[in-house]
Amino acid sequence: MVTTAIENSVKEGLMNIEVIPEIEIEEPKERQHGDLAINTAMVMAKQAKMPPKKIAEIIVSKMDPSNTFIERIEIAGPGFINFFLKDKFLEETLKLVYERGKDYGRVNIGNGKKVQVEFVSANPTGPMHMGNARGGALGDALASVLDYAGYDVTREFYINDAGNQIEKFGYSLEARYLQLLGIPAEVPEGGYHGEDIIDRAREFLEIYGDKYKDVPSEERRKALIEYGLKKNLEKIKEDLALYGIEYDVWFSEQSLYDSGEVYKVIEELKQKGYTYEKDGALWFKMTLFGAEKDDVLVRSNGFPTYLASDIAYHKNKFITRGFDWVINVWGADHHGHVAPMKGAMQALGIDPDRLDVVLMQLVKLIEGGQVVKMSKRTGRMVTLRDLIDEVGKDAARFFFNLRSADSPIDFDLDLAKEQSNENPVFYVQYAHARICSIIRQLEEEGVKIDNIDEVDLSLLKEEEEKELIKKLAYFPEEITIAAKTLAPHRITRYVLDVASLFHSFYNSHRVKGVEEDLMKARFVLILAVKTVIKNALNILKITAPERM
RNA sequence: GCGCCUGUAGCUCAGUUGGAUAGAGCAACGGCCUUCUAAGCCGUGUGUCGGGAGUUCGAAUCUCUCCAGGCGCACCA
Repeated sequence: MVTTAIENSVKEGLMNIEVIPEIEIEEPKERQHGDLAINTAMVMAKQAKMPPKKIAEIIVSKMDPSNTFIERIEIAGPGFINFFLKDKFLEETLKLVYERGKDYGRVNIGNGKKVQVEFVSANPTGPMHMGNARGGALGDALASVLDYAGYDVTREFYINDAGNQIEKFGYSLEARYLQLLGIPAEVPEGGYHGEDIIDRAREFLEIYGDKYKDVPSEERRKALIEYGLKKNLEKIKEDLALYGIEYDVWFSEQSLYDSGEVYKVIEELKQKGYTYEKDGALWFKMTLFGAEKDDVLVRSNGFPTYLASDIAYHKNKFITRGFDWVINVWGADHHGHVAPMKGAMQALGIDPDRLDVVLMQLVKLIEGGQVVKMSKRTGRMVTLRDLIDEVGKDAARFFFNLRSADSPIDFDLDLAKEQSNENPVFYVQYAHARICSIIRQLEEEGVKIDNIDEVDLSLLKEEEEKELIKKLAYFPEEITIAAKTLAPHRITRYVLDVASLFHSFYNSHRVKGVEEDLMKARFVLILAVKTVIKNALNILKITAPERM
């Protein structure tokens, strides 16, 4: 409508504009500034060589809001055009929420595009730590948001079951196994010193006894690795399931070696002339793609590096499996790996913009006021399982998704335990439970909504009611922004706002015990609030309890 | 040294591709339950948006610079 008004103004010679800017609609912070506002007049001021206020006046004079939800239009401040919506808009919002139910909030900016979200991908050499907990909460919520935004989402866990750290894992297990058999052995430098390694070795001993005592080290390690990986993966799957995460695909790095894809992609890069040999190793000319320096693809001992297998992995994602868009959730300590991967995609003829990496800042663990260095190698850590057991899945997921990925987190587990009932997640869940309680009582009294068109929603005139409905109307927009900016924490903030507005409403107005028509209208309102809270919590995989 | 991220109220953090008087939770104080769950609501206030400069109608947001913190810069992943 605005665009048309501008076009007409230009046609009539009232303005001189070459390019009509994109109309950005925003929600003003102050209610006196209307329900929606645009800054188009100010954006165009320079181009039109006219004061923004004048432009705004021309635009407004050319708009006809008679067949819309717009009640009136005002020009304010330096040239904002503010729109005030009719109450009819609020009624339509409630009907829409009522009709769409669990699908309310779904938008289609994704158009069914195939997107893969890879997250956590914890090393299967030990239990998952707090960083994995954060990555899990973030990645899973991001995947849900994209699903709500109309993408065809695949959740994937990449199993690093090949390479150097697996070797170290093998040596570490071997040392513990031999120790248990009374044979002197040491966990090697840079090996894994955690308790879990001893547990695995002991379990192995219980199953196989001293069968692997006198066999060659290589055979012994192979058996230990096979057992250890299998067992660790089982535990990882179990813990993630408790955390509410179900993957579509568990992808093995080793499978890329077994299928020959790693060697094929190295060969491809060689053919394209993007490699050279130096010091007995094969190097990738990353500097051609904007990197600071080149990196090694194949070590002088003949083994490919993780870079090589990762390139093969991403080629598999894009080419073999045909994902349109790939999103990796990585810890900030891997940020140096982003540019090489994008460069490699370019080298393979894949548009690097189809690869996004969400870098999340690290979780620093605090204990007794001191920073605890988390490391699988030193074995000193707090696991995801500890977090779930002591703080709870819902509180943990809400906590992590309250912050943007860019925000570093200091996590004090003792404090988290103490404060877990102050976690805002309960504030939201409480709102949901309160609504469910009212609904139960209304249903017991035989009140029900047969046909929403027979409910007079225009009776919802109180400020608290209008504010609440406007917030509900904003949900699809919130999903859109969260998807576009890859920022699922927006949903957490949003549902907190909804809960807050509901609690305000609850304390100033009653549903039960008012005149019947109004009661029914408010019944529809709280049903809508319940739907939105539930849908939002569902995105975060947080339970929406009916009683608390 | 180079690169990425961060610096916003006493504390923990939001701030939607530059927008109107910078917001919430926690903590502090005062008030609200004979009626739908007080895990709630209402009220009271504090900011050199790390410092400085620039870009423009307009900057917490963009650019430059300096300061502080985190992370990375392997033939580990």
